[in-house]
Formats: sequence, structure tokens, C-alpha cells
Amino acid sequence: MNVTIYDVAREAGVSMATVSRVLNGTAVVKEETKQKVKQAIERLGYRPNAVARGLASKRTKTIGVIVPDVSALYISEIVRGIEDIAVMYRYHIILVNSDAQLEREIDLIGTMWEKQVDGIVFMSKQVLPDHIETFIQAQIPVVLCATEDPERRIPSVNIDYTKAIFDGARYLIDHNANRLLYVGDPAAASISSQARVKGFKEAGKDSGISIDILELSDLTYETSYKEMDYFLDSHPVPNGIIAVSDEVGLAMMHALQDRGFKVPEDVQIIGYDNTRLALMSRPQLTTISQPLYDIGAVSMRLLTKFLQDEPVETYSVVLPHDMVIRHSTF
Amino acid sequence: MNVTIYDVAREAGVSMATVSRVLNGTAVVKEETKQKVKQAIERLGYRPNAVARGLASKRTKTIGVIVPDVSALYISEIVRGIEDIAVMYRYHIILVNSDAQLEREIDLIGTMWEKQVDGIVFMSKQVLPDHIETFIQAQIPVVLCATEDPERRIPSVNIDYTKAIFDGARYLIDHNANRLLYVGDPAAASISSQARVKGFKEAGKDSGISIDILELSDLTYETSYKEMDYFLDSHPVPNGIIAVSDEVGLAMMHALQDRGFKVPEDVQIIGYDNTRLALMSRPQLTTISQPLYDIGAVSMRLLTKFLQDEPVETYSVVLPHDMVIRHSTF
DNA sequence: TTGTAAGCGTTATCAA
DNA sequence: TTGATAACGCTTACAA
Repeated sequence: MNVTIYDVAREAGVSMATVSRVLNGTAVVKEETKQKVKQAIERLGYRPNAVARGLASKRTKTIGVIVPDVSALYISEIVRGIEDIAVMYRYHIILVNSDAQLEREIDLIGTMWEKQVDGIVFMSKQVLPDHIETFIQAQIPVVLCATEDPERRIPSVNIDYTKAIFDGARYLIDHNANRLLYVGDPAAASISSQARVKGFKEAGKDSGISIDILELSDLTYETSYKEMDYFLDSHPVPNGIIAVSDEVGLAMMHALQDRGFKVPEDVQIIGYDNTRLALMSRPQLTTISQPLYDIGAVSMRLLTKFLQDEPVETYSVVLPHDMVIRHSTF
Repeated sequence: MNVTIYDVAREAGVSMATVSRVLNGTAVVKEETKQKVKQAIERLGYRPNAVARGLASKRTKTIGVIVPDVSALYISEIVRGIEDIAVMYRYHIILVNSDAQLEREIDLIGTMWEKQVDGIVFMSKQVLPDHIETFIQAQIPVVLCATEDPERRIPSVNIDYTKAIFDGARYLIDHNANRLLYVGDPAAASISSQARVKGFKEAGKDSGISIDILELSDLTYETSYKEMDYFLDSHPVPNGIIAVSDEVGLAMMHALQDRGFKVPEDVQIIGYDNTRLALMSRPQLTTISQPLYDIGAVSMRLLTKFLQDEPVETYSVVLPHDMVIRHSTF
């Protein structure tokens, strides 16, 4: 059998209440007693049982983290941010993958509820009424991470996707590009896609600028390359491209280069995410950088504020994005 | 206050034991009673409290997953494998990052103990006596994932790193390379590094083959590029290279190409991991593929066997690796 | 087939 | 400053 708080109490010649007190520092204990208890703990190799503690205190010091897929590069970076801050505040995270499926997401929120997590960091393509309803029903503090509630009823941490793409497009325009192409997934796929397309369109409203959009069926290098290649058969070559990711940006670069076009002379390209990929192309890729780690970290920090009843100024945190200028643009 | 099993019992007009029985299917319950209970659960929106259940049953259905850093590409892929199988067996995972620091690792094992996890999937550079001791003390089933106990006291899942590099080197030799270079981190850094270097040396024992090793100070693209560039100043150009990762392989390729060498004509290059990166270079990178997802999945599966007292044939599982031939080799 | 009641290992509320 | 003791919400003998 395992050593319990009761064993420690007996060993130290005090009551279990006192042991609990020195363990949690919830009340003043005479220094001498405290030492006795600590020594007993040491001697017995006692470890408090977090489950029992969770039951008694109704707080598990555990956060549910629901993501579409940890193995996605940008997500694992965010998760790292979440976990680091969680540890800092003495929380642990239960990590689950939803594969971006609504039913599974709802189900997972329920499971988190059963697990009595103190809070949830939630990530998904979009937030639907079903989500909101479940959150409310479960009565668990939630922070949306890189995800937004259109009605802003749930706190969230994001960057301004619209402005990010807008800035990128403006940069191209300011550097003499006038035939712009945005390459991404179908805008219907997620809130952030819609936001990006919106930014692109806004930037292209100038006179003399033509804009076009290439919707990819998926966001892998191979598909992007092929579909761009196909696109070029029937469309004039753009001289400015913004891609939804560095991987797609790289595919664009290769598709163009393989047709004999020069980057950035003939066409300038901007990627997205500032992954290591952007460094490994020739020329190196200019890219829009999202502070992924920070998005995770700030989400978790925001959640801790709710959990500790700290005052919260901003419910919808917007983190600044950045453009990293390399050599695929002027 | 939350709905408890007691509320359900009253609502259904049965005892809480009966409710527990229909919940867990631990005993036969009359169909009629079962229906009553189920309806009561439905009406009340009851969710069992996993913490209370964990305390009473002494099993939390939770697995601790200790990794150096989730945000590392290959690790997040493994974690995904772990989580998928965990879900399949109705477990959840608590994920923690150790940053490969011994002290933190030991500490985390202790925390997992407090959390009363049913088992641990452990990943680290190496397994030291301190680890083993802590595992034993905690009395929690552990599976080492992509990590090995030199004395094989703890079950583990790996690929045969020695053979993987050996195979790669043999491939190069069979394709007329006779000046081989292995590029990796210092062999002292981890068990797997040592294993790889060993495989390389073994393959190079043939007459007429010269082998060399370049130890990188870190494994990023930039550093690798620079250190290779420096290396080439004072060493003859190898005609066959095996890199410790695709990223490093890519750096090698670029360093060579920038000096005017042709890949694979002048020098053949083999990467490691079969990441998406390998597809994105020109020429595309031949690479040694580790089944990362599977390593995670099999680790977790193995752990479930221990947890459910299923018979286990192999304590040290070795998964097959693979060579993906592309265009950086003949 | 069902009910009773004793844990599980803490925290938290009273008293002392 | 400390000690009893009642929760916490469930599982699990043991009875019935």
C-alpha cells in the first residue's frame, strides 16, 4: 500500500490536518511542528495523491487542451507555449486531438468535464453554436486559441489575420507588384481563411491592381505545386504572390522557377508562419510571422487569470504579427 | 452543485450501486432497471466524475507522456501516435516537456506519480540509473519510446539505429561512393547517436572506403551549413554523405551546391526522418524513414498490454526502418 | 438482481 | 496553533 497523509501524521505525531497544512501552506504551523512533518515526509518518501486532493478540493490543477492535430507543425509550437505557462502556474495539461471534427470536439469537451479539468484551451477551425452551448453547459472556463467566437462571448487569443495578409499585399504593391495572387485553402473552410481573404481583397482595391485567388484542395507541397502549375496554364503569371503557409509558398516558388521565372525579379513571393522552411529555399522566403509560441503562452496565461479571479482587461487578445523580409521579395 | 451518482440513483429509484453497475457494466442489471437508470442519466445530464472514480478505483485511465519537447517535429508526430492509441483504449494523456534535462525528468516522473497515472511513456536522450531508480520507486508501468535502457530492464520501442545508418552507408558504397561522411551531433550526446555512428563505422570497414565524421555543434540548418562549409575548406570533398536529419541533409546539399558541386553526380546525400522537407529540395532528398507515428502508437499499445495484463512477447520492440530513394542518390 | 456501507486520500469546517 | 470529523463522488465487497 502507498504512504498516505495519515501515515505521515502518525510518523510525525500530529494530525493529518496539520500535515495538510504544511503541505499546502494554508495556515500557520509552528516552525517546530513543520520540521517534524517535513522530516516524516522525507523519511516515508510520501507523495500527496493528486486525485484525492482533486476530489476534496474540487480543483485538479489540470487544463484540457483540445487541438485539431498536435503533429501539425504550427500546433505543436502553440502547445509548447501552453504547456510552458501551465507549468509555470503549476498546472498540467491533458492533450487531445479532435481532427477538427465537430462531433469529436463536442465529445472531448464532455470528457474534459468528466475529468474535472479546471479550464480548457480550445483550438479549432471555427466556433459554432454547438461549441458555445457545450462550454456553457460544462461551466468550465475556456480560452479560444488561434480561434475566434464570431460573437465574442468566449475569450480568445489571435493575431489579426485580415491585417496580416493586408500588410503583405500592401508590401507587394508598394514594391511594384500589380498582379496579385493569394494562394490558400477554400475561404469557407475556417474563420481565419475568411479573414485572410478579406485582407487580401481590401489591399487589392487600389486602381491598377488585379487580384486573383487560387483555392487549393489541400495545403501540401505536392498538391500546391501541381495546382499552381495547372493554374499557370490558363492564367497570366502574377508578379506578387501571398501563400497561406511557407510550405505552399515554397511550392509556388518551385512551380514558377521550374517554368523559368525568376524570384523575385519576375514574381515576388510571401509565405506565412516563418517556419524553418523559409530559410531553406533559394532565395530565402519572405514570410509573415505569427508568434505561435506566444499565442499558446498568452492563451494559457489568460486562462490562469480567469482561474485565479485576476482582473482581465482584454477578452479578445490580438497579438502582433510581423513580416520577415528575406529575398523572395524586393 | 453538480449532478452526482446519488442524484441519478434517486431519480431512477435505485441504489447508487446499481447506477454504477450500468455505468461500468461491471455486473448484470435487469434490462428494465438499466433503462430507468439511463433515462435518469439523460434527464439529469449526468456525467460521472472521473476524479472520484479514480480515487475509488485506483485507476485514472490517464497516461503520463514525458517528452523532451513537443514542438520538435519528430516528437509531435510520435505524440500523435501515442494519443491515438490511448484514445482507442480509453486513456487520456498528460503531456509534459522535460527539455531533456535529467533533473526535470526525474521531477516529472514524480509528478506523474502524484497524479496517479496508470502508466508512463517516456522519451529522452538516454536512460540513466537515476531514471530507472525513480521508475521502480514509483511503481508505475513505463514504456521507453525511441529511447533505450542499455540494460534492457524497461520495455521499449525503437528502430535499429545502427542498422539504419549501416544500410544507408552500404547503399552509398554500393553506388560507387568511397569517401563517406557522416554528419551528426556529437556521439556522446545520446544513445541513438552512438548507435548511428557505430553503424556508420561498421559499414565503412570495407577496403577502399574512407570514412569521416563531422560533429555539429547544433542541428539547425544554419549551423550545419556553416560548419560544413568550414569543413570543406580543409577536407577533401566526400562523395557520399549521410546526415542525421533531413534538415541537416538539406544544409549539406546547399553547402555543396553553392560550391558548384552537383548532387548526386559529385556527391550523393542521404537524409534522415523522411520529413516533408525531403520533398522540397532540388534534387529531392533520399532519406532514411523512421515510422515515427508507429513508434508512438506501438509504445502506447505496449503499455496497454502491461496495464491490462495481456501477455507480452517482446519487451524491446524494434520497428523496421526504410530507405526512401529519391534523387539525391543514384 | 439489487442494496448497504465501507473505503479511496485528501481538504475544509469546526472546535478546542 | 492544532485536532476531530465530515465531506468529496465514486467503486466494491458483502449481504440480501
